[in-house]
Amino acid sequence: MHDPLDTALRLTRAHGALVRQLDSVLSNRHGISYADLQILLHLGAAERGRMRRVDLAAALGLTASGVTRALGPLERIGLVEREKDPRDARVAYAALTATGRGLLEQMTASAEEVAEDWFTAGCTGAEVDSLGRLLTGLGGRGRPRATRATDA
Amino acid sequence: MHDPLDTALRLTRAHGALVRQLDSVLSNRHGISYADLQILLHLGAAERGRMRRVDLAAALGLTASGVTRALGPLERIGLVEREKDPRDARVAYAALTATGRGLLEQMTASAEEVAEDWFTAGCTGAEVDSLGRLLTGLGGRGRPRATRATDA
DNA sequence: CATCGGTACTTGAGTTGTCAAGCATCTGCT
DNA sequence: AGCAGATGCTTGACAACTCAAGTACCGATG
Repeated sequence: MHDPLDTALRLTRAHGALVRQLDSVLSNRHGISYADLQILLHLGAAERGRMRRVDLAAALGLTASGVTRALGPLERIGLVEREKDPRDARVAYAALTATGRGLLEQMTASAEEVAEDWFTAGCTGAEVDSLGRLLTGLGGRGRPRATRATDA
Repeated sequence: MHDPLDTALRLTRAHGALVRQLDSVLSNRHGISYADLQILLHLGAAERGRMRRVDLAAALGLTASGVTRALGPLERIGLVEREKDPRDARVAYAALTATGRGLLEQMTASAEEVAEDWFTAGCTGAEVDSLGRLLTGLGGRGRPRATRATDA
């Protein structure tokens, strides 16, 4: 009935709609995109609120290059700051500032709310859970080629 | 257990991985992206292999602008061609050429295969089906703002 | 201790999409 | 007929990301 390509197309369509909804609300309410929120969430969950930029890239499914570019504006507006590693001069951390952590909390609340509304407009709560469960196994492979982190 | 925002993040991650996998195989084998395949699929399914550009935009979840830009290369390499509407001089159709239809068939086979492999690496067949079913209700709302089709 | 390969990051150029504005055309109202 | 507003499409400016190449640094090996 459902062939896999068809499922892939639905996944693309659903994802696009979700991102637009999230972006629109987050931009209006907090001036920041869903992509930015994902960065802040990862940093917020990390030990000491900071990560190496490479690890952040892997966690986000971006290239190192993409992280450099995405972090620029966040540093400029003071949500994230650069930190050096005293042991290894190659690495630069991205660290959440106090301001960043504050905004993160507000944004998380908004985003929870939007996601809740968006999913429950098309699914029951139990269905959202099983969707989450089904998607869990599917994120691992298929990172961008360049500068993959420790996985050889 | 699974809050909706978390499900949203998983959805994003899974989608990103899927698109990269599909893009990589399709580009290597046929020189054409997943985004392009989506266009060809919609045209192939449409009556007479053609659609108004606005309708194509709505079907793809893009803006009219995005469609103009995406169609450019496909016209240049002869997979799609412009057709005028004799009744209404505003509208231009995008129509699949014979070459385009041929390539579409080959690409569909590749894409089916990739999607099959990708999903079944993390799900059973039955789970893929239920994933497809869950996603069905979720694609409707949240189109781009500009030039929405007939929905007022 | 020189150097060679791997790792972390940045930067230039290209791609794909958005939004805002503009043009041509159609439609309904008077 | 004539005009106002909607509709279809394209274009310029910009945003986010990729790849390829470049810089800087680390660590092991001769």
